[in-house]
Amino acid sequence: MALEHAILVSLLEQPGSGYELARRFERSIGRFWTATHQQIYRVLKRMEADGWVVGRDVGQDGRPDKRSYEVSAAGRETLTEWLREPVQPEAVRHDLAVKIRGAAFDDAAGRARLVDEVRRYRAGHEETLARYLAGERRDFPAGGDLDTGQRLQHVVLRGGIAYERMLLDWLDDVLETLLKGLP
Amino acid sequence: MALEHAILVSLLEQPGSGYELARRFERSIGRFWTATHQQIYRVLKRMEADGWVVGRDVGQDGRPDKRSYEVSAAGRETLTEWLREPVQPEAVRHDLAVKIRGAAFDDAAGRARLVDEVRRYRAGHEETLARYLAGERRDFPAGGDLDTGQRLQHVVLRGGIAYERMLLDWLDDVLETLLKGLP
DNA sequence: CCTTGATATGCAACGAGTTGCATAGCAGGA
DNA sequence: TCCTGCTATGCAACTCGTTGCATATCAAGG
Repeated sequence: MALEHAILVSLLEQPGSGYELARRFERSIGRFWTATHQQIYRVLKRMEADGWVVGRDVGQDGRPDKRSYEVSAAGRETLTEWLREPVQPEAVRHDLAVKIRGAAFDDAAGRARLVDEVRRYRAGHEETLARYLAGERRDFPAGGDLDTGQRLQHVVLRGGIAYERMLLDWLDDVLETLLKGLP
Repeated sequence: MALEHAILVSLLEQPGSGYELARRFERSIGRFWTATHQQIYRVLKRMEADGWVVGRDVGQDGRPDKRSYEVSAAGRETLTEWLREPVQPEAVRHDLAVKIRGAAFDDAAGRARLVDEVRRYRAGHEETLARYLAGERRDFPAGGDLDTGQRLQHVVLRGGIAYERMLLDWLDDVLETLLKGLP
């Protein structure tokens, strides 16, 4: 639905090619909007056909050519229209929560396996939090002067940090609860 | 991907019809796995064909007949196999975060509109939190005796509560940040 | 009596998203 | 020299998910 809009925002922040967008989605934007490179290439084509973005081929030395895109006036208008629409409730798909409730119907060995999985999962999110915090120190040093765009990027990053902290606390709670069932 | 598994868990907790499942997905399970009734009916058919669930028609007085399902031994086995697989990283799609970063490319009037939207959105999540807390008081009173299944349901609910609280705090941060840009 | 609304199920069409594969240039190391 | 890996783009096939619509029963209210 709104992959187009996520791409528009990303290209307004910084023009780039499909490949570069895919990289950004893996890193920054992917915090709140995931997409694979195939999806991005396909949508970029459609967006170019609709006149939302303008692409041009850029030759590079030592690398294959790339096609770099920037947002057109029409694309910008499309974005601001979308910004004024109501926020859609997000579609939640949380694998782990289903598994935790499902663990009630598995045996002790199965729950022990799940404990290991939760620990692995927790370690991954600890890394994510560390990465966010490092990014925050790098891009938003205390006392630095920020423009509107940077302040907005920062508040979104703070959201990611708050989410990860909340998640880590909850995972501790989950581990404790699971372990109570395995004396 | 795992709608099947979410349905299996829900049916193990309590057998029921497609309609009832859709209701539960709106309420309880929908906290971490959304699905529409069409999807549920379609998947239930496939699951019955695969022998994961057994359906039987139940006549009701004063209401149309329904087809009630319960999980078969094969379905239970399928679920425990899935429980032992690694947890997939969840696909995040967070509309609002895209809009917040997009607000940098809108004018003051547009950002003012977004502030209203964020307030509306925040009010919705305040209601959600209140509903979770009421559910917690109802289903998990302090000092009550809980079996494994109930303890697991409770820890998942606590996750929902923690998420909503984190979100409300973050939305306050967002509002403050947006308002700084509108003197 | 007629409308509205809840229960209960479903089809058809479309759009979104994933998976697997293919291509091609060039860098760097074994 | 060959293999691996990164940059860079893309097709084809498939599954998943959403939207709009349709149907039928019955209760309650005006």
